[in-house]
Amino acid sequence: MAKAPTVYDVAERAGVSIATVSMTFRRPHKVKEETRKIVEAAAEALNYVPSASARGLAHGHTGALGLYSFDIFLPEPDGSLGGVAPISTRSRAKVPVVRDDGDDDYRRFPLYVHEVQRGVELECWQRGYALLIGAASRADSATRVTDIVGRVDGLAVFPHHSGLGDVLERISRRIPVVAVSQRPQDDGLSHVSIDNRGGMRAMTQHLVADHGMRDLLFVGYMDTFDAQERFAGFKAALRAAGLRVPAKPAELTVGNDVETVVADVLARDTLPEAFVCVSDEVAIDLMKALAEHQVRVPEQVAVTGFDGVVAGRVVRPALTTVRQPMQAMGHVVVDILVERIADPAGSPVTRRLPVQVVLRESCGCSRP
Amino acid sequence: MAKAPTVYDVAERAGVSIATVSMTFRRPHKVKEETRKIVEAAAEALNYVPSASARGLAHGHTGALGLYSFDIFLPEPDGSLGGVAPISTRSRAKVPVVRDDGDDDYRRFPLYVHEVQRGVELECWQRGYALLIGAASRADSATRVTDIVGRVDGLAVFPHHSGLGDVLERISRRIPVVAVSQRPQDDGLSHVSIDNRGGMRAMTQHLVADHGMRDLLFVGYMDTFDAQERFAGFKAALRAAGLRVPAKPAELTVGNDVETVVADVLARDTLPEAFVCVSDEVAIDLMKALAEHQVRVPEQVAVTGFDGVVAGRVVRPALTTVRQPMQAMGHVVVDILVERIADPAGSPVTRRLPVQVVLRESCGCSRP
DNA sequence: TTGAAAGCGCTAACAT
DNA sequence: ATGTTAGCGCTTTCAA
Repeated sequence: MAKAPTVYDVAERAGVSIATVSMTFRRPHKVKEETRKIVEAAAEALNYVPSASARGLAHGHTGALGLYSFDIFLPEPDGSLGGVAPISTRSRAKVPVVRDDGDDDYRRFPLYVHEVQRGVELECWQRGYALLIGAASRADSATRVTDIVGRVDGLAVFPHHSGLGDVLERISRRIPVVAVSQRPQDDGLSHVSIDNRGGMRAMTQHLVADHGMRDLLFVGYMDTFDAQERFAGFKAALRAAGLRVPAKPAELTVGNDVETVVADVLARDTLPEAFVCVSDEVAIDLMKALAEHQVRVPEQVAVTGFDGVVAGRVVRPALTTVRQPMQAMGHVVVDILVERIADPAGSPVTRRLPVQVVLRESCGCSRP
Repeated sequence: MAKAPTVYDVAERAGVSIATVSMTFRRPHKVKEETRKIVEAAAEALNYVPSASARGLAHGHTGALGLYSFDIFLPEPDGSLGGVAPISTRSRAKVPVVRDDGDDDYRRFPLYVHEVQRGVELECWQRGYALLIGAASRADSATRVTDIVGRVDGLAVFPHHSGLGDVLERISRRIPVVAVSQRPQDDGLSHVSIDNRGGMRAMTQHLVADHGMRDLLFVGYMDTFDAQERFAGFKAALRAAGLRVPAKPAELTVGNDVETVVADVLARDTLPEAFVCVSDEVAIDLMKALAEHQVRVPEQVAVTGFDGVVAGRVVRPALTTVRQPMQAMGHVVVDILVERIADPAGSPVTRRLPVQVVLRESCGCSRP
């Protein structure tokens, strides 16, 4: 790991100036064939790799896009993830045999943000951008996001807790920023969101119209824009069907988890006909809690989710849900960024993508 | 999007020198409280964000790690992914309702590389590194990987086709490089791999000892280190059991896909007792082909995979497989990189991680 | 076609 | 505690 060779080293070895070396890499055809060969040989011999930092500095932009996630999507730092000890390189280690793996990994990954990220990655690569991804816990997010900003030409951010709004607005005065799944507003950011309201309305309508249900309970954390819109869609559907419209959902909070909600409901003499959950994650947790209380889904009560994560296809019964076009969202995010980078004077754009109700088993629709 | 403010602008506005501004951000406690306040206010007013390029250049390192994937894990660029048209921001769009989604997305994502990547991401964030991820098709991979190298302090690479070996060796002379799932060899790179041989041996042994099978067919693409080791483990188990050891697997190639293998096998008068597949992906494809020919798994023939991807839990019957500790691999990759960055003089390390046989339904073990 | 030279924005001695 | 100054490696006019 010798000191990194620079243009100077290459120039010296090739017997040319640094400008020629630079030119050889940037605009090869502007350099005489012969010279180019010599420079390339020197570069190769020296293991020369241009420094992106220097280039970015001189050039004014970095050629990279950034994607930032906040603590809400990070697992607790319990360190358990790295807890696999390496084995000897040559030994014939005993290989454990287990009956199915009871692990729940599929419930934590991939979440919908990860599928959106996948879309971002694919689009970046196709366009030749490098992608810098970062994340941090709430405490240091302002610092860390700033750290990312310094090295990218555009930034995408996933939902975050309040308090970062100002930081993002400031950032958006420097580089384009697009916020995913946040309330589109006039904050200088571009926005990509989905049809939460319509999706939840259609889902609810399915339960009411196709399954003849009348007693539905909306369950979920209500601290995001998506959640509020979904609840609004739920209410709209009930209203349209002439059913009683609840003022509040069964709101989950740190002190009131799914387990508690289930216990509460079971304490009443009748079960609702369906739990309409704000997300697949909640729905899956709920089904688990229900199973522990010997309540059968969908026979005794239906359960629906929202998002369309893979986990919903793993669980039994398979989860009926509203599917977000996650990868497409990622593509759109990059589209916007690239567009805004090309035209920094333009104004922020907001785009909404369509969703789809996906009927599986948990609502009572039979297995296809 | 005005021109980005710099230390000079902040310094001028705060009435201090640029060194003080820099100091305020790098070592706040070395600056008088009062001065710090002034500088911070000026920075805030100006929307100042330090340039990572400049910092990296001055400082000598970037604070970022890189992760590179090659074309084998990229989907065909058919552009179909972005094909979701935005809908009007205010309209009440019609929401389609479909019975289950026939889409196969879960088979393409997350693959095992994505779960390893997830581990890398988590570990990077915990350690305060930014993560730059890149990918490219075979044609331009040498260029693109070099582009990444210029902006990171350490690089991890997923399996690649030959031809990149030289490039990587050269790179490893500049920054630490760790190769995932490649043959550990004395090429200057660090290596992280798994117990392919032991895992496949144990899997095969389960089939032979617990299910009493004697006629097993190994199926898979054989163009990777992992694949070769797995086949070796398969043979070792047969040999140990006193069964006939095939010289060659049913090798898949571009011209000989799973469909063909199934057709070939069906043309014989007897089916093997089990298809032992080199990966979950092959196993899932195979089960699909089998289903199309009305062959029932596991009743008529068992199928096993290798990797432990989520898709194996989605398919019916659930796939019996050998599970790699994917996230842990990612953590180990970062561990190594960080270690090697701290001690550039040290030598490359190679680490092997243990696997686990996971019994589900496709081998004939009943549902738990 | 190639070279000389002036930055790009920041850090870290060193000086004050 | 703060200011001066010399780079860090590269790109890009402008000259030759």
